[in-house]
Amino acid sequence: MSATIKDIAKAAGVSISTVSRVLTSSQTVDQEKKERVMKAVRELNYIPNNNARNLRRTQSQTIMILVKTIENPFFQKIIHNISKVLMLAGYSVEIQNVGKSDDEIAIAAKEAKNTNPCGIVLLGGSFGYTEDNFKSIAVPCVLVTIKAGPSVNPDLYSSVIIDDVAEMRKSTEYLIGLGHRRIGCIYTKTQEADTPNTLRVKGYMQALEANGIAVEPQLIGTPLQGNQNGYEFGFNSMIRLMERNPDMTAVVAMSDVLAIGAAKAVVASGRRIPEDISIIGFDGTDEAEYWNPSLDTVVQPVDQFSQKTADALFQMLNEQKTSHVVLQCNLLNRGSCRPNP
Amino acid sequence: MSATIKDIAKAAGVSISTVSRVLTSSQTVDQEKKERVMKAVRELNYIPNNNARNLRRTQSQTIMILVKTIENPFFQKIIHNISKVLMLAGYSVEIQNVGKSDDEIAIAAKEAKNTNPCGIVLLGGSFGYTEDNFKSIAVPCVLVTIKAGPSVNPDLYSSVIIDDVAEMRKSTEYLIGLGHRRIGCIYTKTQEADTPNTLRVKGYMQALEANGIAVEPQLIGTPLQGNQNGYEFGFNSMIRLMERNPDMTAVVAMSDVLAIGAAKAVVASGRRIPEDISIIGFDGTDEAEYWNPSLDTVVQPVDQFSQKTADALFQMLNEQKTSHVVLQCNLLNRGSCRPNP
DNA sequence: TTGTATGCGTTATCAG
DNA sequence: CTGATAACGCATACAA
Repeated sequence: MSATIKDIAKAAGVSISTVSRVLTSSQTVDQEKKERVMKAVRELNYIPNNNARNLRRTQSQTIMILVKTIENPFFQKIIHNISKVLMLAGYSVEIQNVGKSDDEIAIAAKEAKNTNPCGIVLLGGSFGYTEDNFKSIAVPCVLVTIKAGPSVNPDLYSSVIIDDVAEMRKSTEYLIGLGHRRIGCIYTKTQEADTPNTLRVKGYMQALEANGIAVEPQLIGTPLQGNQNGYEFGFNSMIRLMERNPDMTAVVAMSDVLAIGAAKAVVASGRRIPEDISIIGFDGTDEAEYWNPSLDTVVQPVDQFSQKTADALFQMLNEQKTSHVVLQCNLLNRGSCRPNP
Repeated sequence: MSATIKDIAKAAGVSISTVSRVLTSSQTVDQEKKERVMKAVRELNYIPNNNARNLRRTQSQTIMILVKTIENPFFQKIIHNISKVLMLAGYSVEIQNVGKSDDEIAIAAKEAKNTNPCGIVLLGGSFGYTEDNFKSIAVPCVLVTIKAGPSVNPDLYSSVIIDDVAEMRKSTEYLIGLGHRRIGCIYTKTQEADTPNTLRVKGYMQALEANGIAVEPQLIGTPLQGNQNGYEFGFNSMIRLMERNPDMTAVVAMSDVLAIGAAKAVVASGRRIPEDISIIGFDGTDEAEYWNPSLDTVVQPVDQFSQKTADALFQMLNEQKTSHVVLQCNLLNRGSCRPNP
C-alpha cells in the first residue's frame, strides 16, 4: 500500500493534523515543521487520497465536466480549454461522456453524489432542465450551449450560450442575400425536445418567412435512423434532398460535421461547390476549414466559451452569483457559397 | 444532504450491513428484506457514495481511461467503445485527458491513488515506461497503441497495439508498388523518445531501403513548431515538401489528420489528387473517408482495439494474467493514390 | 501554533 | 442469514 498522511506525520515527526494543515495551507504552520513535512512528502512520494478528501470535505476541489457526445469536435476544444484553466486554478477535473441516448440530467444527479464535485459543467444536451433537476443536483451548475426551460428560476444555474435562432437566421439570410431561394436544411431530427438544433431550424424558418419564402418540408432534413455518424447522416440527407429538389441551389447545415457529409454528397453526385450548390455549416471547426473546398461556416467563439464558462463557475463558487451570457458568432465566408445567378 | 445507507436501513427496518449486502449482492439476503431495501432505495432516491465506497473497498469498480490528447478522433472512438463495454460489465468509467506536454506516467500514478481505480487504460502517449513506473502505479494497466520499453518485464502490464513499423512499411511499399520513387513523409518530429510516429517513420525508411531507394532527409517531415494543430501542421509541412521536392509524386502521412492537412496543401497549390500527387494517411478515420476526394489510409481496427482492450483488462482483473496482442491493419484504397506514369 | 479525537459513508470482519 | 463494529484516509472542531 502507498503512503498515507499517517506515514508522513511519522516521518516528519509531527501530528497528522499538522501535515493536513501544510497540505491544505488552511492554517499557518511553523516554518521548520512545514519544511520537514514537505520533505517527507517528496521522499515518500505521497499523494493525498481524493476519495478520503472528498468524503470528509464539505466542498471538494473537483470539477466534473459532463459532455453530451464527446465525439463533437467543437466540444473537444472547449473541454481542452476549460480543463486547462481549471487545473491551473488548482481544481482537479473529471470528464464524463454521456451517450446520445443517455439522460444527462439523471447522470448529473448521480455524479453529483458519486464524486461529490464542487461544480458541474454541462456541455451540450437538451433544454429540458427543470427546477427540480437543479435542486436534486444541488451543486453549482454551468450549462454550456444550452439553457434550462423558461420557467426555471435563472438564479439556480449559470449558462453560456449563443443565440441559436438568431445565428442560424443570419446564416440563412446570408444565402438569401446571395439570391438563393430554394435553400435546403440539413439537420438530425431527433426525438428530443429542445436542442440547439431545434432552435437553429427555427432560425432557418424565420429567415425564410421574413423574406417571403415559403417553408417547404421537403427541403428540411430527414429523421435520424439507425446509428449513422454525423458525416454519414449529412451525406444521406443531402442525397435525398437533391433527389427531391432538383432546383435547390443552396444548403444550410446545423453543424460542420453535417455540412461536410452533405458537401461530400454534392461532389459524389457530380455537382460542384459552389458552382452548383452553395453550402454553409455551423461551428467553425478545423475540419470545415481544411475540407476541399473550405466550407463557409458560422464560427462559435470557442475561446470565449471556455473563458466565460470558467468565469461563471468561479463566480458561483466564490460569490454564489449566477450569470447568463450570450456569445456572438462570426459568419465566415470561405468561398463555398456564391451568388445565385 | 441526500440519503445515505443509514437512512435506507432505517426506512427498511434492517441494519446497514444488510443494505450493503443487497446493494453489492455480495451475500444472500432474505428475499422479503431485500425487497424492502430496494423499495427504500427507490423511494429515497438513494445513490451510493462512490468516494466512501472506493475508500473502503479493497478493489473499486472504477476504470480510469487516461487519454493522451483526446483531440485525436481515432482515440475518441476507442474511448466510446471501451466505455460502453466496461459500463455494461458494471464498472464505472472515468476519463482523464492528458495534455500533449504533460507526463502521462506521473498522472497515471497520481490518479491511481487519487481515485483508486481497479484498472487503468492508457491510450496513446509514448513508449517510455519503465518497471518502476508500473510498480508506482500498482494497478493493472493496459497500454493501448503503445508498449513499455523492451527491458520491462511483460508480466507487469498488458498491451494492445499494432505493428507500427510493419504497417507503415506496407503503406509505403504500396506507393512503391505503384511506381513511385520520390515519396514524401509527413510527420511531426517531436522531442519525445518513442511514439508510434517514430516507429512509423522507421517503417517508411525500411520500405525505401528494402526497395533500393535512398532515404532523403528533405523528403521527411519538419519539426513541430509553435502549437499548430494537426491539420495546420500537415498543411505547412506539405507546402515545404513540395517546394523543396518538385519531383515528389507521392506522400505518406503518419495520421489521417496530417494527411488531410497535406492534401489541402496539394489542392491549395493548384495540384490535383491523385493526378499530380498520390497521398495516403493512417488511422482510418471518418474524416479521411469524407474528405474530397476520399483519402487512402491504413485502417486501424477500432472495434478490435476496444474489444481486445476490454478483454485484456478483464483478464488482468479476474485472472491476474497479462496479455499482449498485436492487431492487423487494413490498407484501404479509395482512389487518392495512383500509378506513377 | 500544535495535537487529540471525532466523523464523513461505506464495506469487511466477526460473532451471533 | 443478520447485526454490531472496526476500519478506510483525511479534515476539522476543540482543547491545550
